[in-house]
Parts: sequence; C-alpha cells; structure tokens
Amino acid sequence: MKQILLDFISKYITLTEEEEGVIGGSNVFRTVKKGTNLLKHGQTSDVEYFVLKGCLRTYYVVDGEEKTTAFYTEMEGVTPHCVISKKPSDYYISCVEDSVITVSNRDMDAEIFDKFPKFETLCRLMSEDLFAKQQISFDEFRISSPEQRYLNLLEKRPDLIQRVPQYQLASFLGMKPQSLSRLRARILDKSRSNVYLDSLIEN
Amino acid sequence: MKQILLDFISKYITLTEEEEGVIGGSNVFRTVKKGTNLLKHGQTSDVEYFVLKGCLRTYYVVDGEEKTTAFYTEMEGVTPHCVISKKPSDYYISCVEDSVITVSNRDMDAEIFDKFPKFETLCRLMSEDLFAKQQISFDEFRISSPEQRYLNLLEKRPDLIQRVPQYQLASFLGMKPQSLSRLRARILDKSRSNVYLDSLIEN
DNA sequence: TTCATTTCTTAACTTAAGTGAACGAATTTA
DNA sequence: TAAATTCGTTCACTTAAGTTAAGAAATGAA
Repeated sequence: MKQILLDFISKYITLTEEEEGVIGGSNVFRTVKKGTNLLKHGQTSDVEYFVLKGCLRTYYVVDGEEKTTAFYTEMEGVTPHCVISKKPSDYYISCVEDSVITVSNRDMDAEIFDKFPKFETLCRLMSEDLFAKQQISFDEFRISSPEQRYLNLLEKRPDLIQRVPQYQLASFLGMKPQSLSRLRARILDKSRSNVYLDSLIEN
Repeated sequence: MKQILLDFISKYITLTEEEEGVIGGSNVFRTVKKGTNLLKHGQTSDVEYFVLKGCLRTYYVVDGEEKTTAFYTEMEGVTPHCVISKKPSDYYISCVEDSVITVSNRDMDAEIFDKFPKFETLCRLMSEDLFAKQQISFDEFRISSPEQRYLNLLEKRPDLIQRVPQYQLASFLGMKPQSLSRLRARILDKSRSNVYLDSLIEN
C-alpha cells in the first residue's frame, strides 16, 4: 500500500531509504466508507489526503444544492484550501466509494524541510505541476460548451462517468442533472444517425 | 520600479540585501507596446513574466476565434505552461495595454536554489498560494451562471471591465461578445426597474 | 481630418440549458 | 421482503445563450 505513495513521489524526485522512512512515518493509512465526510463546511483542518484506492469529491452546498467541483482518484492528492488559508472550509470533502487514503499532517513543514531540503523541492515541483495542470483544465472548461465538456470527460476520464453518480457529474460539468441526461440522449441520437449515414456511404 | 517586485515578494518571505541583489540581477525590466505578442502558439520559451504596470492576457485561437482565458495586471506573475512542460505553447500571451514587465529566466533553478534555499521556499509558497487561489476561481466559475460570473467580476475586478475590450472579456466569462452585450443590457433593465420599484416603496 | 478597421450593440431566429413535475428504476433501510 | 428514499429520465414550458446579419460607435492610420 505504501508503495503506491512512493511510486507517485518517484515521478518527481528520487528518495533515499532514509527519506522513504520519513514519508512512511509521517503518513497514516486509513480506510474510509463511502459517504463519509472527511471535511465539512465551516471546519478547519491541517491534514491533506492522498488517494491510494477509491474516489473522493469536493462539493459546495449552495441554496441547499450540492455543487461538485472536483474528484480525486488513485494517485491524486488533495490539500484542502483551509489548510493553506487557515480559515474555515467553504466546502465538503466526502467519499464517493469505499476508499483507502493517506492522511498526512501539513505541519511537517519547517522542521522536515530543514532536515531534508529535498522534500521542499518535492512540494515545489508538485505544486508547480498541479498548478499548470489545473490551469489547462480551467482553460478547457472556459472555452468549451457543456456538450464539449462532457465529450472531453468521456475521453479523458471515462472511469469517472462509470463510478460517479450523474447528479455529481452534472454540476462538475457546470449544468443540472436533467440537462446532462438530455445531453446524453442527444449525443446518442446523433451517433445513431451517424451510424446510419456511415452505412449509406459504405454502399 | 524594482521596488514593486520586491514589495510583491515580501508578501511571502523577507529577503536580505544580498538576496534582493540576486533578484535584481536575475530580472530584466522591459516596456512592451499594446498588442505585442510575448509568446505565440507553437513557440517554446523559458522565461516568465511579472507585471509591474499594464495588462497581459493569454488566449487560444480555436477555429480562427480568439478565446481569452486569463488576464494579468499589476503585481501578478505569469509562468507560461511551456516553461514547465518544455513543449510548444498552445496559446498566445499578448499585451492588452502598454506595459512594464520583468522578464526572468526560469533556469536560475538549481544553482540559485542551492545557494539561497530561501528562493525555493518562495517558489513553493507562491505556487501553493497561486494553486489555491486558482482552485477557488475555478470552483466559482463552475458553480456560477454566466450572469453571476459577470456580476462577480464586476465586484472583484471592476478594473478589468474598464480596461479590457468586451470581446476579450466575453470568452473569459465563457460566452460570445453578443451575449455579454445583451446580458449587460438585461442587467441594466433589471436595475432600472428596481430603482422604479424602490421609489414606489419609498412613497 | 478623413477613411478604414475594429469593436460594440441590436434584432430576429435557432438551439440548448434551467425549471418544475411526474414516473420508473435502483438503492437503502427497516 | 417490503417500504422508503434516492437517482435518473422524460416532458412541457421558460429563459438564456449561440448564430447571422446589419448598422452605429470608437479607434487607429494615412
């Protein structure tokens, strides 16, 4: 189990055995049941999570409605805003499936960074990388229509469409569940008529 | 001019005079005319920018149409994706107004981080902070309607609405220029009728 | 200043998303 | 297993955004 975490880290830097020990020591492995809330609106926290198996999601509640803004699956880490801002969280983090995660305290900072500067390099590289990836996602979201967003997700994260309830996907795609349902029917219609047209071309 | 940059950095860490010297030495100050492209689609680059005065924007060209995804104004830095990914850029960076910027080479990395570990701390803190802020912006964008996004921008970045052409704002808000124009007219209508209703209540 | 180009607005029409409600299917709970 | 709840789909209707086109306003260049 610990190996998944170390594999992930090895994408950024290589660790000595001593350093791997530090990682192992500062992480707690935990299994979480589907539906569990790891963080609630209004709470503060100083821990971050890394998903070894399963799926987490973040969502806001606006006018009594859940608005899902992110999913985290295998080999993805979540640092709640409140850990960085030190303010109460605006959103919830909950478990979409039974999951195995690591919970690590963010206050390793100063001391560990001092003893093992490599960890600061790791954090910098990961932050820069995540920032760049997030920016690309944001750009794509901005310049796409809801339909393009859905098709894009279908291509890039087909697993999410299988493992996540539709109503959660809908707000993630920036629309209502009914609209997503209709959109899917529309796409199916189109591809059916394309199959028909394609068969005309064949003959 | 250099002071603006140092003021910005002081939001994250405090620097000794020697360290300020390093910053001063590794940054080139440059004035750029409105309309200039600092980076074009397909180009690679290893420099990042920091805006001292003026406004930069990033945009994609999709089917011959400009899609603006970000604006950078005073005290904001831009690290093009291609600097991190080392691949040709997917987008353009250009100058919305005559501007004064710093251009700094990203290859200070290893050597300077080694001599002045504080700079790695600076980069880590800035990346984490930017990541968190971008995430909040993305979340807000996701859970808002185009109209809410416009009102939100009006509140948070009223300067942008003044200094940036509408057609650039439109794609930034995820819509067509005509829709933005209509939306603005709609909002004005609403507020006019509210003023009218308000005056009824007064009497 | 004048002309040319770009940008913004308006309008009519089309397409798609929001809303409210109903219903069946799936899942959870007792 | 049965009842209750949650979830997904469909429908009719409303609202808003996309599209195409025309013209006014602002901007830039000669």
